[in-house]
Amino acid sequence: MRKPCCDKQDTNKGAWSKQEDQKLIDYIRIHGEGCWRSVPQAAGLLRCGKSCRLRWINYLRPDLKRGNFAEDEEDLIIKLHALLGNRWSLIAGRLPGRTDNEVKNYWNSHLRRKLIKMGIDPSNHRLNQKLPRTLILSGSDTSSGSKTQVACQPCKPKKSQGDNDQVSDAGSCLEDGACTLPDLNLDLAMSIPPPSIPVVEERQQCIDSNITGELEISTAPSSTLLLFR
DNA sequence: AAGCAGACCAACCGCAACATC
DNA sequence: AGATGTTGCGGTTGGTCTGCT
Repeated sequence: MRKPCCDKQDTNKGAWSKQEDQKLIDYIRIHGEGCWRSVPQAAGLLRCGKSCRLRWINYLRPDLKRGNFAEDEEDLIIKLHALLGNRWSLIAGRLPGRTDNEVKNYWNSHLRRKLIKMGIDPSNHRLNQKLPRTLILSGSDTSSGSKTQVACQPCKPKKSQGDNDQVSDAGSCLEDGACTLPDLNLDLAMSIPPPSIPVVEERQQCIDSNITGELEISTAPSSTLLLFR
């Protein structure tokens, strides 16, 4: 029987105090990320490694953007969700400074409702009946630049992170007879990742590269475009 | 001002993938 | 090859905030 990730009796739970945050920040500043299991003890924290990792990734990391989502970020989330389903980490990976948790929360609290209001089923990005077949998604107003016409079955989230997942998921969208492919125009504009690509990012790119069966990732001077093939 | 409901968000939990022995 | 340990992900929960009555 596997041991639990931490001895629950000896660990704090709930909200983090400022002192705890500072300890974690100080520790990671000196030792860097990695080996989360040993972090709590080494940093003098009564937390489990998992909790430390989450706190760092979702809240303490210096490169986090925080604050409201911009309209183009909203657009991007909607587009990526239509494409990838609830793969929050993948989606967040395309939004610099945003975390999967943040994206997930934002989706659940804002975007889902927004889509519903627009007559779109957020679970599959299909238009509900009685509405025009092609609807332009462009944030809260129709004047914003990017446009998406999504009428495709979303990719059902899968637990497995297997290399073929993304391909099969995206592919399932494409292969779904109900999809109206001609309507697809996913011009997903992204910002280029920072010059020094962290390990996680690097791994993400490996994953992304597996999608290229269906998607082409091209880089323009100021943006990266994901295009359906 | 008090009570309530809904929205928001940080954090936890369980599971699966991956790594190591 | 199988068991065990670690990490990462997505779903969910629960506390806090905010607006309304």
